[in-house]
Amino acid sequence: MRYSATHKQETREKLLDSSRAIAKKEGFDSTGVDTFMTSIGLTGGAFYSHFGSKGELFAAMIERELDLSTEMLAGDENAPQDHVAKRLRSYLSTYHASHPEEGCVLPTLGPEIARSSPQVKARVERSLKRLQGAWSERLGNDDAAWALIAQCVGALVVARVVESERTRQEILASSRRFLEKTQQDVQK
Amino acid sequence: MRYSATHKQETREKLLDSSRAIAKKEGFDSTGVDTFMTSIGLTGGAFYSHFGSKGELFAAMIERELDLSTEMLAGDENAPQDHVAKRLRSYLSTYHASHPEEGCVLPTLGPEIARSSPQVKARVERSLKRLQGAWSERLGNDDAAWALIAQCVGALVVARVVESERTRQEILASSRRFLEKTQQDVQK
DNA sequence: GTCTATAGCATGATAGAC
DNA sequence: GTCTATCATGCTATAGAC
Repeated sequence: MRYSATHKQETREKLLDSSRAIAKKEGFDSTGVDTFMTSIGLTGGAFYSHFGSKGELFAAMIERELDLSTEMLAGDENAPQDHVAKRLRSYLSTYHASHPEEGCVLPTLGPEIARSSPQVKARVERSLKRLQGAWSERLGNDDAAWALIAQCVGALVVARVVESERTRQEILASSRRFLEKTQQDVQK
Repeated sequence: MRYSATHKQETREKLLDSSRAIAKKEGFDSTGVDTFMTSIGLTGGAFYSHFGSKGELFAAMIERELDLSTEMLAGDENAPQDHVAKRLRSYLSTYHASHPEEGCVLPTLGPEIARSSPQVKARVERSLKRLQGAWSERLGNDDAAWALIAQCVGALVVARVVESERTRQEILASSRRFLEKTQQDVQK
């Protein structure tokens, strides 16, 4: 063959990484296959050597997304000194709100996931339950774990729909302070 | 003219109402103008007698949405016995999660609003600040008001991305219990 | 105001050359 | 594996008949 043995896999990796970023910034449905391919220096026709359809890319993209971001939020179980609070602060940062392409999938593609296939949603559910389980253990409170996840996702959605940078920061700061305060009651 | 004096206004109203519901369920960008028009029994060409562009419909749709849902959440100031808690419970209901077309715009169109024009986002910000102000007064806590809004929006986004009905209800119930518990500390 | 017809462009996906 | 060319369809928006 005219290409190295690992070439296809490398292209697929690049495509996945680039597509994730673009979709989180511009939306997945509203972005054409050609845009995804052009972003890694290829033309649209080559897409179908890697995925059978645009929908397959979405599924693979979400899977990669969950592997990276949800596992990151769950925390390393071998690092007990690692606190949920620290992760919350970085999630609720101005940087995260201003850079959707690098951030969590849920505040950007949540509604598109909600409209997607049962398989994709089941995969998302599995990751969310693992995260909830990890936080629940650390917090000693099942409800709080789900509530913190919701709080994080919601704060980013709300922060991004407002126009002024000032209000955006106010929303994030309020959410951070609220969680710090309530966590003292909830956390052991 | 061949149509009654109020005909155009009535058609515009129907178009707005139908479009709001469809967009919240299927997404706005991914829905064609023709679909919006067909839903009220007209053809696509007639759309431009009512709006100059698809973007104008989006702006008008969001405005209507805010007038209805955000003002509803803010509560009637002449009804002091009306508690924030009651509104939270109905927002965090299974019914709301299962019927995006009738529910709040933010969990469904939040990301699309985030990508829209500064004018639209400024309009959304104005309504959110009014809601935050109203809840803040009742709760006697500025941070809690923003946090509750985020909690509500996030809980719906998260509830809708999971596949099983059971997990969906667990998320909503956790969020409701968490808020009930923390509200006792926050509310006077 | 609404219709049909159409321009003009973008899309998802396929076929065949290299 | 990637390219160009293309099909078939979808889209936003406009033009002109009624």
